[in-house]
Amino acid sequence: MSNVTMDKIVNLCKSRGIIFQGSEIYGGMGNTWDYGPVGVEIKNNIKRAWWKRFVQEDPSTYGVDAAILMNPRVWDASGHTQNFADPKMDCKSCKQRFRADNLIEDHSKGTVSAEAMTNEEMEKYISDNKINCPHCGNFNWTPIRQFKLMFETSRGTLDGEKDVVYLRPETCQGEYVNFLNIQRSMRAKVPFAIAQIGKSFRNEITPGNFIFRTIEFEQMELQKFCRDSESFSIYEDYKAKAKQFLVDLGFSEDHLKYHDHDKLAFYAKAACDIFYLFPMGWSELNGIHHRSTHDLSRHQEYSGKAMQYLDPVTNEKFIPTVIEYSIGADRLMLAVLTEAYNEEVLEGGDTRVVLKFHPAIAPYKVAILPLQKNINEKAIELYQKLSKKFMCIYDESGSIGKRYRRQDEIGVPYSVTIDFDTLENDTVTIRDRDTMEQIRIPMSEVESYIEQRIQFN
RNA sequence: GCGGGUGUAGUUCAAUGGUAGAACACCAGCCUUCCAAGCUGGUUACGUGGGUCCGAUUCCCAUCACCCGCUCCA
Repeated sequence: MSNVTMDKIVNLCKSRGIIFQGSEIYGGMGNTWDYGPVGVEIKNNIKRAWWKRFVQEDPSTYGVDAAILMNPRVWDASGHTQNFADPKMDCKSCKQRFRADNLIEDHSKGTVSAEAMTNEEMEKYISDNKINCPHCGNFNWTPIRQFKLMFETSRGTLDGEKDVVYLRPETCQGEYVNFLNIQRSMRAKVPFAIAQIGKSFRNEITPGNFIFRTIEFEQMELQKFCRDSESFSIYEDYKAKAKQFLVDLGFSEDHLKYHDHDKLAFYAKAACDIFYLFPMGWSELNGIHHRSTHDLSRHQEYSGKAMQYLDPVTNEKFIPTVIEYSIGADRLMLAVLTEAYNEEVLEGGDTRVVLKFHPAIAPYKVAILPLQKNINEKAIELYQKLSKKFMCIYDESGSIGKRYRRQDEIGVPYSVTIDFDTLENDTVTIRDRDTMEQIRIPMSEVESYIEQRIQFN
């Protein structure tokens, strides 16, 4: 991550087909981004690596892909319908905006919880206690206004008929509502996890920081259902696994740190984030949360279905405790780009920009470059063969040095050059992106050479 | 959403109340036996919408987007 800034990453993404601004020809749409041909490969590889590690290699984890639109009662049970809106008050003197619950909790130094208060109660408390604006010191508040954080749409097909449905603000409810289905159909034994990768939507007023925080985003997460007695060791286990996953992707441990929450939701027993040193500073990359039996209990209450597990040994029925591990796919994409970004000054004084991805993450695994256009026949042949196995790129325009640099900028780990010797003896040069070293091997061995080196384990 | 700032080719910068230039990048051709060479030619921009004006990229207003704070979270 040498000399990396957010501007450099945004510009590289734009110029190299990784990520574009959403709806750009219409002047854009705030906090939406489109992944381009190179970016979608990187992101898919990130998701594939995560899925391999946490689903494919773990026999007790089951994958799902739940619907984005859910029965609105789900959001009653989760508390989003009621609570997923910020109570905002503006100071009419200095125009600053605050959350009413934060004002109360800060003023009382944490001795009063505003969580259970209605808006009227919060307004009364603020008025009774004469809580002044922390910014300008005046007492000149607007009434509380709710800022809705869930996107609403309607299901009705007839004019005037309107059933409100929501775009899910989190993916985990898709796992909770399928707890019984998975347990039964997969004969799952506690402890087991349900994992999902999918989009969520939050109607937030946000600063951008590129793809760090967007109104539409993708989460990769799993919910582990377990006995309360084993819940804390499982919690610690996922803290370790979550970090190890990042280290195995190539992250420096110096750029990662644990961050325990000091303020927990009322139902939570523990919560920890992993922070990454993004270009804008340390920020949350993923979270591990001990959610007690809260989620399944609420669904049991609202659905009337017993969200219980029958222990086959003790014959006891209980509502499992949930440990949640969640990581934002887009955030991880930004972290991966940041971590991979390198500028290197070469002997002649030139700089090359190189993305040093783990080869499993690289958008293309190999570039096939005929030294000159007029000897491209075997290069095209090789491209056709290798592209059946993995993403390849073919480039014959410009000098060979220029083409190497193009591959460096999008993190292609290997470049194969077809030259005049290839015509004689079917050997090619393979050039390594990270070391810039070149070796000569038979053309027939290229496929296995690459395949051995692009695995994520 | 609030406060502050910024909007001219893909990028970095010019000029101008009379209709936009450069460098690099990109594309094509020539040349080229391994790290951004060279030659020739070429494509591409005043964020959007109003207003003032004979005429607006330039002045004014609105809007959109981006950046820095506030705020919030994955």
